[in-house]
Amino acid sequence: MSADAPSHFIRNLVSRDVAAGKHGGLVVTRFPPEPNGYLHIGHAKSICLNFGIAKDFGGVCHLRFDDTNPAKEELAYVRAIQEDIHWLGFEWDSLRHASDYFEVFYQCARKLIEDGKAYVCDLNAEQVREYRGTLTSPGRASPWRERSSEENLDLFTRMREGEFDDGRRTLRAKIDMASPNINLRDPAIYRIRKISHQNTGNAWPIYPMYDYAHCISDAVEGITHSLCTLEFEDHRPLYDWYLDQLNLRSHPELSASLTDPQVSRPEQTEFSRLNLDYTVMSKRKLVELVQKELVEGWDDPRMPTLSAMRRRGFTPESIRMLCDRVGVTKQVNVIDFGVLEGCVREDLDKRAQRRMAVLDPLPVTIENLDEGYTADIEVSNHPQQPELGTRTLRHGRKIYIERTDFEEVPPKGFKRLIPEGNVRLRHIGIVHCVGVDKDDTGRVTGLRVTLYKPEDAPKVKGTIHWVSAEHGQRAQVRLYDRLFSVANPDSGEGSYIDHLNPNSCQVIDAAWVEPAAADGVAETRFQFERIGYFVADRREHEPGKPVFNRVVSLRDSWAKR
RNA sequence: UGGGACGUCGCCAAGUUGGUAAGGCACAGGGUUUUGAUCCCUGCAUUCCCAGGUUCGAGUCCUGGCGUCCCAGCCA
Repeated sequence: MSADAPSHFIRNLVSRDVAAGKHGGLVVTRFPPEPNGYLHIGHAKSICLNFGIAKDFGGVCHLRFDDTNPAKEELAYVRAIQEDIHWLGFEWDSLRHASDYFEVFYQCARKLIEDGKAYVCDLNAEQVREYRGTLTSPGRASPWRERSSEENLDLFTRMREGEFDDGRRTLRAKIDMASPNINLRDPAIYRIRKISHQNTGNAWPIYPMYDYAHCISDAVEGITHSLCTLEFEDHRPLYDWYLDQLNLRSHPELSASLTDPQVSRPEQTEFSRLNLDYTVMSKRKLVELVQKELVEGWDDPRMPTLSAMRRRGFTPESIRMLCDRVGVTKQVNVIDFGVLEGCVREDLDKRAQRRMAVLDPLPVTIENLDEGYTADIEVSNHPQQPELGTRTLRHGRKIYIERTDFEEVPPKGFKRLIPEGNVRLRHIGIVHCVGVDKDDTGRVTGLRVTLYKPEDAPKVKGTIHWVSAEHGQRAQVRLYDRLFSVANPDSGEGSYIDHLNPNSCQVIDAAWVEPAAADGVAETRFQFERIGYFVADRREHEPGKPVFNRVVSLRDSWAKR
C-alpha cells in the first residue's frame, strides 16, 4: 500500500481480507459504467477508489461496460468513457462488457428455472406494479408463479427465440412477495426488448436486468470486492441471493462459454457518492442540459463532466487530489465547490508557467521613452521554480494595463495606480502617472506616465501587470463561473433549470496577451499573473487566434473586502 | 415499529480492545513577497444528534428518543 494513500473503511476492509487470505489473498476490482452518458466528477471518485485499491494491493482492476439496456446505450459513450479514464490517469487491466457474458446469464437463468427459483410471468408492467404491493404492505403472488419447470423452460426458450413481443413476458426470480425489501418481491431477471445492441447486434431479443447481470459479471470476472454507491445497499441481499442460488464455482458448465473464467464469490460494499454544491450530478439532468442546449455540449467547460473539466483546464492531478481530500465513507455529503477550486489552485500554482494578460485594456504611454524604443527583458517563468526557465518580454513606449488597476478616486487601501501616483509595472520598473486622458463623456481613454531610473525610483506598495501594445496579441478569453447560482439546485421549488447561473460564461473578445502565451499549443495552462489560471482551449485555440478559458481565479483578498 | 443506512467544528473527515476529541478545506489575525498570488507562523469542538444508564473514566458499551438519506423501473 502506498504511503500517501488515505486510509478509509474500504481500504481497511480490503487490507483485513488480504491479511486473512480471503479470496486467496487476491484483490480484483472493477469500474462498471453504463455507456449512457459521459463520466462526471462523481465517477472520478469511484474510478480513483477502484483503480486505487487494486493498485495499492497489487491487484487488478477491470473496466466493464454495463451494457444490458441497449435502449439507452451508445458506442459514442463507450469511446468517450475510455478517453476520460485514460486522461484521469488510469489504465484497466482488461476491458470487458456485460454483454460478453450474455450466454452465461442465459445458462444461469435456465438453471434457476430448473431449480424452481425462477418463472416466466405473463403479467404486464402495470399489473406487476399492482401485485408488488407498497412500501408498507406486502405484495401478492403472480398467477403465473407456480408454473412447472418444464413449462417455464419452454416459455423461456421461446422468449430467447424471439417468439414474443416486447414486454409481453418476463422471467422473474421466485423469492418472497411479502419481503419488507421490495427488491426481493420476485424481481425481473429478463425482459423482452427487440432492440439492436451495440455489441451483440440482433443476437438477443431478451436482455438481463442489472441486479442479475451485475453479480454474475462480477463473479465470472473474479472480482473480489464489488464497490458501489449507497443506493445499492438494498440490492445487496439480491446480489447475494443470485450468487448463492447459482453457486458458479461448483457449476463450471454455467460459464463454459467463456475461455478463461476466473470465478470468485465477490462481496458488495457500498460508499457514498461525491456531491458538489452549485452543480448537478445526475446523468438524467446532465443529458437534459445537453439535449435542451442549455449548455454547449457534454464538454461545455461549465459542466461537471470529466471531458468538460478537462476543457476547462482542470488537471487530472487536481481531480485525484479532490478524491483523496474528500475521503470515502457512507455519509451522505456535499463538498464545497471551493475545495475543488483549492485543488486546482494548489496543483497549478506549482506547475503553471506565469504570463501576463490584460482583460480590460487601458492604453498607457510611457512618455520618457522614445518613439520606436524597444526593450527586451529576460524574466523567470515561475517565481519559485527557476527550473521552469525564462522567456523574453518585449515592450516599447505604449502598453496596456488593466482598467481596474487605475482609479481616479481610489478607495481606502488601494495600492495600484492613481493620478500623480506611483506603481511598479511588473518586470519593467516604477512609473509615475503624469496625465489622464478622457473622452467627452469623461471616460478615461488613456494614461501618460514616466518611468523612473532604477536608482531614482521611490518605494511603492503595488505592482501591476501589462501587455505591450505593439508586441502583444489579441485573444479571446472566457471567464467561467459556477453553472448554478444556488448551492443546491435540486432542492426547493421549481426545476433545477430555473437556477442556472445567467453569468456562468463571460466572453471577452478583446483581451491582450503576451506572445509567449498566445503561441502555446492547445491545452497549455498558464497563470496570468494577478488574474488566475487559464488554459488554451482544447478545441478552438490556434496560433494567431488565441482562445483561453479561465480555470479558476487567483485568490483575491483585496476583492473580498 | 415497512425495510435499509447514516448522524464528531461552516464543509469534508480520523477516532484501534472505553482512558480523557487527528488532519484537510473555509475563516480570523501576523510575517515574507517586484503577482493584494504563493509561502510561513498563530488561532479556530470542555465537546462528539438528544435524554437517561453502566463505569474511577464513554464519541466509543446499554436503553429510549430525534433528525437526515435511499427503496414501490420490464433503468443502472
